[in-house]
Amino acid sequence: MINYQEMERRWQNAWADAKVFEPEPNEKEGFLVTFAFPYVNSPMHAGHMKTYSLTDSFARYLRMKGYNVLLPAGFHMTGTPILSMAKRISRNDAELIKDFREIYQVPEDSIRKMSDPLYLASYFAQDTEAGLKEGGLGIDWRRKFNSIDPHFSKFVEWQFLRMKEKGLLTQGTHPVGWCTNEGNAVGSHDTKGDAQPKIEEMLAIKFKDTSSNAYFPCATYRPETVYGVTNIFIKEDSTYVIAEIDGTQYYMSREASFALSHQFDIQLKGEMPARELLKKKAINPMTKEEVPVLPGFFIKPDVGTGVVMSVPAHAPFDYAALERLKVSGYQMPHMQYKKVIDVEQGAGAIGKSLDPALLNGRRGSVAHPDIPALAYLELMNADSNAVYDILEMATKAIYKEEAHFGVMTTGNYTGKPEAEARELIANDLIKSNDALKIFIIANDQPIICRCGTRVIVKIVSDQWFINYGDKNWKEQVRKALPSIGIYPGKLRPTFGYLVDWLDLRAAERAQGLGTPFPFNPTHIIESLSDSTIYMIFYTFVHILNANNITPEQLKPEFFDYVISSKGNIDSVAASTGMDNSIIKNCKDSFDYWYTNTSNHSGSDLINNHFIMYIFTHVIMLEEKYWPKKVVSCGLLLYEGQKMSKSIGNTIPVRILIAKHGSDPVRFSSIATADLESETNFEEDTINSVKQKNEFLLSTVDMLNRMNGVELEHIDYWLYSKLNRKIENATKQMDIVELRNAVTEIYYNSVSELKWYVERGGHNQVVAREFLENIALMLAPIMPHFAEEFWKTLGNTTLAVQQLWPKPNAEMVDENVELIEDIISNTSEDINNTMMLTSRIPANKGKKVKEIKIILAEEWKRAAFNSLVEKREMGRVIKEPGLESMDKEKLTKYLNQFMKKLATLRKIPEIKAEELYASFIGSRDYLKKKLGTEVTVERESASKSARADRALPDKPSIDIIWA
RNA sequence: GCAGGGAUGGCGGAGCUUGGUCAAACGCGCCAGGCUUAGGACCUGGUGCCUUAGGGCUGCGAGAGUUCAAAUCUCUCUCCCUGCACCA
Repeated sequence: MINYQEMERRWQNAWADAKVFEPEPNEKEGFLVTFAFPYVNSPMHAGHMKTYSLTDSFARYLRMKGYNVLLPAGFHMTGTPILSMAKRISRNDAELIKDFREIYQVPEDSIRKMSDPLYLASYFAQDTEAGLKEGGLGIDWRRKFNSIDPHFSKFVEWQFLRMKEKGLLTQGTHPVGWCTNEGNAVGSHDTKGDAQPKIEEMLAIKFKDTSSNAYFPCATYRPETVYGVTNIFIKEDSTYVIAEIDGTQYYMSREASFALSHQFDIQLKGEMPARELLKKKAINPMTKEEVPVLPGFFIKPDVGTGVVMSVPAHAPFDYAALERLKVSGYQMPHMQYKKVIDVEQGAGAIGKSLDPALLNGRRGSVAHPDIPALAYLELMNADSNAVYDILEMATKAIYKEEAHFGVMTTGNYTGKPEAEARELIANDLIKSNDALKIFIIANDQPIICRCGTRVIVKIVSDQWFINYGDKNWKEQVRKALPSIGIYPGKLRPTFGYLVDWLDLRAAERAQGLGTPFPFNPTHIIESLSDSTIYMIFYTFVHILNANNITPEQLKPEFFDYVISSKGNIDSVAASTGMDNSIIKNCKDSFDYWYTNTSNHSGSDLINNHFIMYIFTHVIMLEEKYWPKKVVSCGLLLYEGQKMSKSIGNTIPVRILIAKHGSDPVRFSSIATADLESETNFEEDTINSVKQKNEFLLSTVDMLNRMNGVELEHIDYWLYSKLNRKIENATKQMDIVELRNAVTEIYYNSVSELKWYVERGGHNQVVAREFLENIALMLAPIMPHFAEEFWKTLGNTTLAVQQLWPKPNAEMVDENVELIEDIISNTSEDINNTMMLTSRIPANKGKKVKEIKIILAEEWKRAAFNSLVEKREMGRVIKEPGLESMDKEKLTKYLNQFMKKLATLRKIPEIKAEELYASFIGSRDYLKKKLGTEVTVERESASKSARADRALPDKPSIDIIWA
C-alpha cells in the first residue's frame, strides 16, 4: 500500500532541495502561470483547490514542454467579507463559531482572536498556504504577498493614478442596498441567509390632491396604464405622513418615508390619518381626470410609497379590491373600468401566458375581453374573491402577456407596443415633473442585515466608478480579444458578450480592508478593482523584499519605468533612492515573465474578475504584455451536491488531503470532468485511483520477469498505442482538457498494458518505454506518484525535470492496431456464437471440440474495395487481377454486399499473410481464452463448409461440436 | 425579461466542429461465474428488445425537414442550468 502522506512529503522535499519552483529569467522562454489569489475569509475547501491544482498541473505541463515556468501565489484580503466574518465572531454568532470549530477545526483561542479582521485573514492565509504546500503545488513562495501589504498598496495606487489620468475614473450617483444601523452598503455576505438585495426601479406618478398642494405619489411598474386609472388606493389602517421633498409635499406611508429618506432629502411635515386621505380626490396628471381615494386590502405600506394607482381593467388586485368594496357596501362613486392595452392586435391572446395546466381547457372562451384582469381570473376559474396567490399569478401572467404582445389603445402612444410606450411615458412623466424615479428592494422576502436591520436602498452620491463603458476602451478590448486564448473555447462568445455588457463599476467602498482610494482616502479601493493586474507584482516583489525596499520608495515613477518603460532609470533611482541594479532587475524580471502568461480561475469569476483583468491589461500595458491565455475552470460538486455551508459539506481540503493524500484528491477534482463542467468529487474515484496506482507500481515486478528480445506483433501494437497516446494527450493538455488527457494516459494505458500481457507481450524494453512515458505524462496531474513511479522504474532523475514525451508518428501503425482489433473481435464473436449455438437441440449434451478460424483469401479485399469504389459489380469483374477469376465465385461473394452498398467503406490494407501469421501467433492466447482447441487455416486450404464466408476483416468461424 | 450553455442508456458522462466505422467510449450500478471461511477488493462474461452461427428491430428531449444515410446538419417547440453588477 502506498503511504501517500509519507511519499508526498518526500518528493516535496526533493523538489524544494532542487529549487525546481524558484525560477529566475534564463535562456529558455518564460511562462507566468497564475490563479486568482485565494480570498482568505475561511479555509480553502476542495472547490478552491480544484482551480489551484488545475493551474499547477498546467504549469507543470508547460515546464515539461521546455518553458521556464513561474507559478506564484498571494492572498486576497481586501473588502468586506473578511470584515463581516470578524464582526460575526465579535457578535458571538453561534452558527459561524460552530462551523469554525467543527468543520474547519480552528482552535478555540484562535476563534476568539478572530474578531480582529487582520488576525482572521492572516490565520486563514497561513492555513491556505499550508494547504497549498500539502497539495504539492509548485509555487515560488519567495514571491508571496497579500493585497493589503503596504508595498502592494503602492502598486495599486499607481494603477489608479494612471487610470484617472486616462480619464477612466468617473464620479456619479447610484443606488445600493443599505443598512441604516451599521451605516454601510450591504452585499449578499452581509445579509441573513446570504440574500443578494435586488434593487429595482419604480415610478411614483404624482396625482395632485384637489384640496391642497400635496401629491399622492403612486408607485408603479406600469406607468403606461396611467390612462386607465379609476382611483387611488391606500391602506386604511396604516399611518401616513406628509413628506416634503424639494419643497413639494407628498402623502406616503410612514415606512416609505423612512425607506425613501436615503434616496431623497425628506422633511416630515406631520402625520396624515388614512381616513382623512380617503375623503380626498386627486388629479391624474396624464388624463386630468379627478379620481377618488379608496382603501385597498392588498396595499403594503412598506413597498414603494404605500400609495398605488388603481387600474382595474389590467390589474387583478385592483379589480378585486374594487369589487369587494362594492359588495361590502362601501360608499363609492360610479366608475368605468377602462381597457387601454390590447394584446390581440399584437398577435397575443388573453390567457396565452397562463400555465395550460391551470386552464383546464378554458382558453378561448373569454367572457370579459374588455376587462383583461377579470378575464384572466375567469380563465383560472376564479373571480374577485380569489385568494392572494391566484391574484398574484393572474397579475404575473397579464404583465407578461401585455409586455409581450400589448399594444396601446389610448393616449399619446396609441398603436405603439406597450413595452415601448412604457419607456416613453415614463420619460415624459419625469420630464414634465409629474413623476419621481424611486428604487425599492424587490426581493420577495425582506432583506435583513446580519445585525437585524431591514435593508433599504440608498442613493450614494459622489461615488467613484471605473468607466468600463468607455467606447474607446471597449474598442481596444474587442481588438485584443481574438488573440487571447480562451479555455474552454466554448466561452469565447460569452467573453465577447461581456465586453459589451461591462459598464460603470464602483471603484471604492466605505468599509473593509484594503488600499485607501487615492482621491478619497477615507474610502478603500473596491476589492475586485485592486486585483486586475496584480500578477505583475509577482514578477518583482521578491526583489523588493530581498533588498528591503520600503513602501515609500515605491513611487509612481518606479512603476512607470518597470511596467510602462517610461522615464529613465537614473532619475527613478534618484527619486526612489533605489540602486540602478535593483530597478533594472525588476524591469528585466517583469519583461521576461510577462510576455507569456496564463491566468486561471473558477468559472464564477468570468463576469467580474476575468473580464476586468482583460480590460485593465489592455488599457494599462503595452500590447506585448497583454493576456495570452485565460483558463476558466468549472466548479466542484461533492458527492453530487454543491458544496455549501447549509448542507454542511464544505470539506476543508487539508482534511481531505490528510485522509487520502494529495494526488488522489488532485486527480479526483481535476481529471474527472472536462474544463467547463462541474466536477463531481467522489470518494469512489479516490479509491479506484489508489488501486490503479498500486497496479502501476506493481508492474515493475512484471517488467523484471520479461525476457523478450525480438520485436513481435504485439510489441509493435504497444508502440503504436503509446505514440498515438502521446500525440492525443499532448493535444488535450495544450487546451487544458486534463480529463481527456487522463483518459488516454491513465485509464487506457492500464487496459492496454493488461491486454499486452494477456496477449503474451514480454519485451522488457518495450514495456519499460511504455511505462516510463506513462509516468512522465502523469507527472503534471499526480506529481508525487509520478516521481515514485519514475523512480521505481529505475530512474535517478526527477520526473518534474524531464521533458514531456514527443510522439513518434512512424511508430503509429494502423495496420497492426487493426489486426489486433480483428483478433479481439473474432474472439468475442466466437464466444457469442458458442453461447448461441449451445442452445441448439442438436448440440445438447455436446461440448465444443474444436474451433476453426478460417482466413479470407487475398483477392477478397481487393474485390471488396473495388466494389466500394466502383459501385457496380460489372466494373469490378473487369478489374485487372480479378478478370481471370471464376465469375460465379466472385459475383457470389460480391452479391452479399450489394444491398448495403451505400454504407460500405474501404477496408484498410491488411495483407492476408500478415493477418494469418498474427492469428497463428495468437493461437495459444485464443486457446486459453476460449478454453478449447483452435486451428487457424487459410480459406483455400480449408475443407470447412463455412470457409467461403470468410471476409477480409472478419475470419469465418467454424465451431465443431462433439 | 435579456444573455450564454445544455437535454444521450438504470446513473454519471463521451460522441456531436469534419453526417456513414454508433446499440453508442470510459466509469458507476446491476446480473452470472471465478477467487475468498465470509464480506470487500480483484478477475471473466453479460447488461435496449428479439434471435437455434457472428443477424434483425427500436433507439440519443418532442415534432418536422435535408440526405442513399442523422445522436451528429436545418427549422419549430418544450424543459433544465448559469449570470444579470458594485459583490468576493
